[in-house]
Amino acid sequence: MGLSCQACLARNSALCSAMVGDEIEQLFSIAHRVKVDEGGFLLHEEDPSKYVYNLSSGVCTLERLASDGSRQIMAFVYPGDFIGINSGPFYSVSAQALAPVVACRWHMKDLEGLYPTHPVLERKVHEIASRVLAATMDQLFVLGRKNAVEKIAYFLLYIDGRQQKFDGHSDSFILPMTRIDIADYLGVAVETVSRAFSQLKRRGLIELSQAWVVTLKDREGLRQVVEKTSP
Amino acid sequence: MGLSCQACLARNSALCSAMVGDEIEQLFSIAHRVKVDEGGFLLHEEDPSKYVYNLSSGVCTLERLASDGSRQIMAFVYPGDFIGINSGPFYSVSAQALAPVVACRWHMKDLEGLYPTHPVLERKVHEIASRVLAATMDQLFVLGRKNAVEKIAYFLLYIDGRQQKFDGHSDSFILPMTRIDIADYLGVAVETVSRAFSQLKRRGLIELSQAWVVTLKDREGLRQVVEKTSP
DNA sequence: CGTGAGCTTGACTAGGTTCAAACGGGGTGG
DNA sequence: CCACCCCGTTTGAACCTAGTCAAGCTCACG
Repeated sequence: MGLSCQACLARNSALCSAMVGDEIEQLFSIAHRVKVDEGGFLLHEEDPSKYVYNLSSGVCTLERLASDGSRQIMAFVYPGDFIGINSGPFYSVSAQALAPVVACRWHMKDLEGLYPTHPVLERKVHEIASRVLAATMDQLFVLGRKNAVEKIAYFLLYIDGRQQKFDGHSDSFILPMTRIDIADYLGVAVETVSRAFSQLKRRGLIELSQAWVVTLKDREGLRQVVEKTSP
Repeated sequence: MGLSCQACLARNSALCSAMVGDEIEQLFSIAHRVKVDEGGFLLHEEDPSKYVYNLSSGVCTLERLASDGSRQIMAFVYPGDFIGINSGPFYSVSAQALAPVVACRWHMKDLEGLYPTHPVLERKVHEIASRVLAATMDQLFVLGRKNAVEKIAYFLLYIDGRQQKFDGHSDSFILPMTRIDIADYLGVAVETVSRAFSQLKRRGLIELSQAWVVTLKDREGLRQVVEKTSP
């Protein structure tokens, strides 16, 4: 609550970057800071979609649960990501924290109240929505047309891209999600995820010092796996 | 070209319905009418995303092609649907006509030029984008978590929903797409599509007077198949 | 140092793909 | 007008990838 926006991890995220200089305080003045423990929900699919959130720290999933218990993860949400934008009266996805989360919450109405004086803001919000759509289509393509190993290779490059924004350009990163989460993201079984990791390790494309610490030994090789252009 | 908006099949589509009375002529004045033959492309994934389109008649696919020739169809586009909205400088999908298509085309810049005087329009455009995202997430869920028969049942209800808007509430409809298109939409093989159709026919849930003429005998049953709640 | 959750590996199975052949309906040319 | 052909669809059979079930492993934590 007391923290200023200047120090926020998400200060340069798509939404907040729309506001320059002192403008940011206007955005801050209508924001609420929320915290969610690991495993908790930032939002629930059947909740009325009144609020939108900008993640400051932590990681969460965007997921949908079916009546039969099966789960599909739509995206992994990192600091700076914006969630909750939605047509229709309800979120149709839940956001569950993989690690303790801090986020800024706005009443959608309040945010819209700033649109007339800050048209950039509206533009930004919808630019974000389009980018989410593009990412979702990428995933759709992968789920529909790639096999297990290709899916995992895609996943690793996807996560690599997400973390770069904050960790610099190291080849190693920590996976904040379990194998089950990865399986539910790619539409495969946990064991399949595990076997695919092992295969990429055997092929020398990655290294796992521990199960959740990944080193990309050969990004180009991974790209070729995804594109099915490897020997 | 000479046709007025009043007679257009898409007159009540999300975008055009934003303009009431004579306003519609303003929208029309900056529109171009384009026609595309069956098999032709309304837009191509590597084209710069300068234009947006509102489909007046015909049907097309929204698809992405991979280097290895595999194809993923992201959506089937019906009259009244709006396509071409995109973050980034290029469309990242192509739109191919399944039947001769007529559409209204706007230069994105021209459309944005109307925003200041018609804020509803901007709101509408982004409402449309959100709905597309929701539909894409539905499909993602289906691709990731459903088996072949469930996918086909979902597909039939999806198409049923699309056509209702224009054909009233009959239980029969004509599929404008081939089995290959359906396969590429659901991420399965053509033969699998065929077998799933046959199974649903055997179970009495649908009827096929010809390969592309479907009658839904039991919508509720189909819904139960999708939800995995059938006996 | 023991325990347990999460991960890996193995053996078997099932669902979907692939390859191949037959079918059917619409359109063309004799 | 009919025969033929072609394309899209259906069906069959063999194969293979990923799922399932089960056991063993690893590592963080108490």
